[in-house]
Amino acid sequence: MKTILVVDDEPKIVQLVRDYLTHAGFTVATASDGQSALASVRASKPDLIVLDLGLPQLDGLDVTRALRRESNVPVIMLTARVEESDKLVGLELGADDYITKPFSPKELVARTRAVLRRAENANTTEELIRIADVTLDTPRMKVTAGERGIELTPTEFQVLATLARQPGRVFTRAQLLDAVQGVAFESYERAIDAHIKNIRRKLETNPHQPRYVLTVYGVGYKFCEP
Amino acid sequence: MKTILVVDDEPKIVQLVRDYLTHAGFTVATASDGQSALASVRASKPDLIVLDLGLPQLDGLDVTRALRRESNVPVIMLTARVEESDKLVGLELGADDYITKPFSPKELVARTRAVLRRAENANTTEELIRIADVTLDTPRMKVTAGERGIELTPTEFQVLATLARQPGRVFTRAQLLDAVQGVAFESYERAIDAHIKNIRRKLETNPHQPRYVLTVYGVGYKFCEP
DNA sequence: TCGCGCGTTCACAATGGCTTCACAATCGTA
DNA sequence: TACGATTGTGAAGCCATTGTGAACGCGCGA
Repeated sequence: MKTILVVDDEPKIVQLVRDYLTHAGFTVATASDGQSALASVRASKPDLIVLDLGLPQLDGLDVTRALRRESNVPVIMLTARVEESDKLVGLELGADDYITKPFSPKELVARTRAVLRRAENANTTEELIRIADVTLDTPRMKVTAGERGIELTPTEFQVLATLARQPGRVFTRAQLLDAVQGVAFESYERAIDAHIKNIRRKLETNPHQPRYVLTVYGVGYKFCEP
Repeated sequence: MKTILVVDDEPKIVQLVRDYLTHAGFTVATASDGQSALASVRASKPDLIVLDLGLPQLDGLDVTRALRRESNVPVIMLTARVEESDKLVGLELGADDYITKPFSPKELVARTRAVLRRAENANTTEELIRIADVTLDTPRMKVTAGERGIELTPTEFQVLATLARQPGRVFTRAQLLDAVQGVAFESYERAIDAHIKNIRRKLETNPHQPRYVLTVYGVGYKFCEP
């Protein structure tokens, strides 16, 4: 579930925004000033930040500027009604959206979802990956080996895609877990073994002598390239 | 190279938008009122129009209305108003997206690209879509499966049409929502499930073992197999 | 004002994938 | 070769995802 950091110096606003976002199914962290906001970004690694422009001391723009040096987490600016032209320039810094107070809860949630969705889409890389006679079609989530079409589960596809994007590079189980589920929660690294097994069963002609997904003893797995 | 017409009576806004779109690789034409905007549309045949709602004399809605009589060029509405009802009016008139001032340039560029992408797909779209023994008549919004005629609601039709235009491609719920209601609005993604259920009930011989609208676990839905 | 159709939301059941575990097989090294 | 470490594998439980009926809200026309 997505985590959102809400930053505002007015407790009432924080409370309100938190309630609505929580109700919409997000995990919410809060901060009341720029300093603790930056600290919280490092601590809770939010997927999005709702940031009041008019913070005391370090204001919203300062925070955004500092933020951009170390992260590209999406930011939604929150502000009392102000002059347009000034803020237009200020927002060049990379805020992803902009909401003026007073705002409707529906609008806040809607924009939050919209920005998150856009951010996700931006991360998608190549659509077609080809190595040897294996092809991965990302939008279709489809794999073919030679002539055969192959059905993979989402996790299996992600593991294989991660390996295939950099053929020959060895990935540890931890890295593959990261690719699959994000840094968020740790699970048993050997779950990856199970996925590898299933991938091989579907992909390889002879799963006991794999030609595509190879084991690197004591390290992890790689795609081809001995 | 895509050409974009920017229409606003505030020179500062025009300047800003032009800079950003130019920088993003678009060719930009400008106009400062409704009359010259309409003239410019005929002259420069833009691929997209960024249109301020609050123009003097002929306002944005008037321009859109006039425009729609002779062209279906995509329009992004730009406005200071935030009322939701305004959004509805704008979108119903044929605006493709809606941005409230003040906005982030980043967002403007992103939405411009998104609308252009959608418009491209829409243009290559056949009026008649046929896959297997299912036929979609887009202008009439009619569907037939085999001999049976089928009645779908507007939203159901849109969902089905989106899937059927690219058979085999997997669409996430978010993508289907986009196709149905545009980026401007958001709702619970699982609303799509409800539409899928209703489509299946009407379309499939056996809704529990669908042959046309298939589920891709953990991702979304697709139409048939490629 | 009242239904009516449509889209959305909700709660709960059904389904399928992910993880875990135990043990077998294999690898590297002494 | 022998031993411990690492990996392969099948089965089982848990949990996320999906299916589904019902209820709600909203706009529209009677």
